[in-house]
Amino acid sequence: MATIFDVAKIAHVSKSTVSRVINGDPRVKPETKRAVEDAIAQLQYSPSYFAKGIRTGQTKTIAFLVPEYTNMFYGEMFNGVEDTAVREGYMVMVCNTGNAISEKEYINELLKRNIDGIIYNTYGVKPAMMRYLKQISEEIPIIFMDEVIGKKENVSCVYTDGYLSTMQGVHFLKKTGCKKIGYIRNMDSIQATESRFEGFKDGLKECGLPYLPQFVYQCPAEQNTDYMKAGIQAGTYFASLKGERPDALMTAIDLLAIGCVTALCNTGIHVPEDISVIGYDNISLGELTCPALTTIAQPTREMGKIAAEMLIDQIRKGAKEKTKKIFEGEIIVRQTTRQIGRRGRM
Amino acid sequence: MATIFDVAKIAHVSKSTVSRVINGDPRVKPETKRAVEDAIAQLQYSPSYFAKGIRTGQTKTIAFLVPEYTNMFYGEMFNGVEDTAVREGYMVMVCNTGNAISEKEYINELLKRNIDGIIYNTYGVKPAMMRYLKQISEEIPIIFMDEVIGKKENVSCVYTDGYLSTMQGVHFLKKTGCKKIGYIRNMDSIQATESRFEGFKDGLKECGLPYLPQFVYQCPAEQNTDYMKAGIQAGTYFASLKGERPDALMTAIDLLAIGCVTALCNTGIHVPEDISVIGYDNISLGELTCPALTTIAQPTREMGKIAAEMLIDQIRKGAKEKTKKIFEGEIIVRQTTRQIGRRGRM
DNA sequence: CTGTTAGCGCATTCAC
DNA sequence: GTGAATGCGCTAACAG
Repeated sequence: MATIFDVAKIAHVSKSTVSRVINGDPRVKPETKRAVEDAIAQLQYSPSYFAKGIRTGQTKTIAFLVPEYTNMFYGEMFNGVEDTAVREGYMVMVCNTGNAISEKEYINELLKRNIDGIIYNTYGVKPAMMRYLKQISEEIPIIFMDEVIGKKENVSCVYTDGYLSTMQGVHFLKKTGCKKIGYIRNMDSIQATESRFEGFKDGLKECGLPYLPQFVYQCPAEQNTDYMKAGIQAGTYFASLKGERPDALMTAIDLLAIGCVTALCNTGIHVPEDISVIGYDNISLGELTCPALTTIAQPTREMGKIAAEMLIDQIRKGAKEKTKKIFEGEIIVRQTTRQIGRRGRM
Repeated sequence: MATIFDVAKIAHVSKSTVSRVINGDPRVKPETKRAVEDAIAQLQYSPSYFAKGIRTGQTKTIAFLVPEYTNMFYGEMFNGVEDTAVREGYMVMVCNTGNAISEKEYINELLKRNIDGIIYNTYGVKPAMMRYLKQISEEIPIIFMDEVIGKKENVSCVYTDGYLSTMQGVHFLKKTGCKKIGYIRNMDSIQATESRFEGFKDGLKECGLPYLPQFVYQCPAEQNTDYMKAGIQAGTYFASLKGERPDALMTAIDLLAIGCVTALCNTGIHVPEDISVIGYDNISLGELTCPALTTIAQPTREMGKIAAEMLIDQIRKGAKEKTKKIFEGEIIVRQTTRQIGRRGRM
């Protein structure tokens, strides 16, 4: 590996001058600049990130933290993050905080490697963790991809308004003629989706529809978060209901909805004729199931893109101001809901 | 940030001694070691990876290269990689080579950051790229997750034997009574799955079954690799066949199979009664489709785990020996194939 | 067993 | 405009 010194030697200048042309210092005579550039090209020289980092404190590397990577949702988001990061000369470390080591240990490892910033996805943070994160965010910028945190705290964040979207979902169901709408809540270990449930309740109010506690199912916490299975359990619960059943169900996330639809169909309940179901997130699986899932979409990739842009901007400016970007969800109508104006089967 | 010097001062020793206890040098008196450790704890000191790296050349960081990240297959593999990497004190950069910059540029960026090793997934490499990769592998270890490369070149690799597995798939189909087996080949831009097709042809020979070229469909290359769509096109092709049709189809990957089944069903052809279909990869979607897909599974997560272990081992030993680990595929029998011993519909 | 010394490759003063 | 000198935080000889 060639060093700055080798370049200097070949170009017949000093190390300082080489350093200057690398860093775009304007006060270098064009011809010496050319000479240096030739030497760099000739040696295929590229500065060591270590030596550079030791002086500047920057690594041109950011971290993308997710609670669970098998969830395709984060895969999509990552694409947005990575695409713009790479374009800006940043590499991204992906950190699955649900794996071998704890979130805090993970962040410490990251800090040791002097990453320049963090894009933080979570299912929920404890107060102690939140304090820790805010402390870190004094050192390096953090973008929170979380509605609950984003609303409550003075932090930079980007998220989709689950409260509003779910509320709109209720309105939509009402238009298709549903009157007894139930909800499948996420496991209570996962706070990030709770504002959706809030939106559900307030949507009911807005529509003048009753809130029926027996039609709200909360998934039990499990060691391995298998949402499909949880959804199936939820569907089994609703199928087992004696007497009245809901005529529609909203869910915290798509997999819950898909699992639920599966269970419902297996017990002879027709979707959407007997019960409409709406998911949340618009994972690609939803368009392949049968019937295809009506859902609320987040602009996942775009969110990743914006988050990366915000982060890199803050890194460059060294700015301490917090910025927020809130997206709106979009209802994707497919086959698990009835069409507006039509009646279900009698 | 505290430095090694601060620790030395507090512990009343020299920097070297601090360095020694950090790096586990055995020849340090237990009590001085304790003193140093106390000082480290007190200052919450942790060594700078820059300064360390500039001397050792190591970053405790590896790269995980994938051609396309939305493919869940890599998500699963990543979990295996990351889990063991983190356990061993390594962080992993995820690089989607299908995105903003070219594979070669990407690798150069990685090299600049002095990563310690690479786990390399590809859809296919050109000879020039291969030369480049082999050159790099003189510097840092690379694990190739690719059967075609692995078989041909003297490199470290881990993969599932697609040749053998597909061959076994043919035997399986024969046992269920299939006699005219066709195949859906991947786009020709994707070389990585080609050995599966070879296994298909040789499996036919072993079974004494005819190779019927008109029953082999090759997906056309597309700009955006949408396998579902390609599968649907394939299915449409087979449905359109006048006269004789295959009584079974094997496919290069699951999504092709799923798309094909969809198209077949839509044209009134029954799966598996009229045509059996077998996928490859066992993506989670396969168990949710209707009928659920019979497929050949790779131990994806385990492969990631082994790859990371091999890589880290090579990094530590600085060994130049290449190691290979080949897994066997496993046929997951679901609903798109007929049961052994039963006849299809008459 | 431990301290001293000398760089690693670079950015950044400070002189000229 | 440019070069020389200094130090970032650490490891690795080399002495004791």
